[in-house]
Amino acid sequence: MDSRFLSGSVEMLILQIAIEGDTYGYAITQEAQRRSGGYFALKEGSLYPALHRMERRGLLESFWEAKETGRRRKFYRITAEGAKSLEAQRESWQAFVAGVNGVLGLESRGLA
Amino acid sequence: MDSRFLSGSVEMLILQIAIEGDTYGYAITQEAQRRSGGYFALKEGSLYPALHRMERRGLLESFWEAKETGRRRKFYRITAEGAKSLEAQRESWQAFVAGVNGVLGLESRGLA
DNA sequence: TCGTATACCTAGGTCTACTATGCACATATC
DNA sequence: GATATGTGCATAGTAGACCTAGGTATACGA
Repeated sequence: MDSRFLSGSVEMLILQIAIEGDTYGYAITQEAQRRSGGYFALKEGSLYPALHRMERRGLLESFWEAKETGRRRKFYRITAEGAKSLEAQRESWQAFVAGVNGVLGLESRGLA
Repeated sequence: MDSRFLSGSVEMLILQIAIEGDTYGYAITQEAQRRSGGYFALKEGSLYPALHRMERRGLLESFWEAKETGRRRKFYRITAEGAKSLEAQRESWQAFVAGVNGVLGLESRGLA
């Protein structure tokens, strides 16, 4: 993975995964990796701070899995505000890609 | 412009513009803006430090325009190493876009 | 027992983009 | 002549976001 470009995308990726159903930290890293064809290797030192600040900002809410025994998992659920933010970020992302591709002389067909 | 996504792209954009001919700071901001359809508004506080560190790393070399009168301009010329870096960054960029789009469920057709 | 996978967390360092500001010349307008 | 706008380079200080590195703990197979 090229972390040079990553900055600013992490939260969008987390929101996207969260909007498809409640999830937790470790699962997010696995899912991001799987769906990007192995490209994203989200580090814990990036992931957990991101989750915490997103919760502080009201984009996510969390709850501990109610389990008597074994491994504990902290689940995250996207809020209405989080969903709104995701929609805005998706649009912003596509504008950004179009902008960069414009400078690079690449076409952005198919990116709607 | 959404500067959230910008991180790491600035140098690639500068290299791309520089590889098409010697250029200078102010011209780079104008050209980036023009070619991105007005999207990129590169700030001086980002641009000049970027140019300086790229020169330190050997991606660019600079020379002052030899002019008796008037405005002075510091021109930048891409080096062989800079060209190599640009090629690598272009490939990396396209892999990154494909990765993000994969997570977002967007297609990347036409991005070759 | 030991290694690996799962699962959470934080401290500290580094990098990079921004705002704000300063300096300086050119040109158009009033 | 004065003023505003555009061109042109530069840095100091601030804030944000990703990383490395380390810590804690459970589950399970060899």
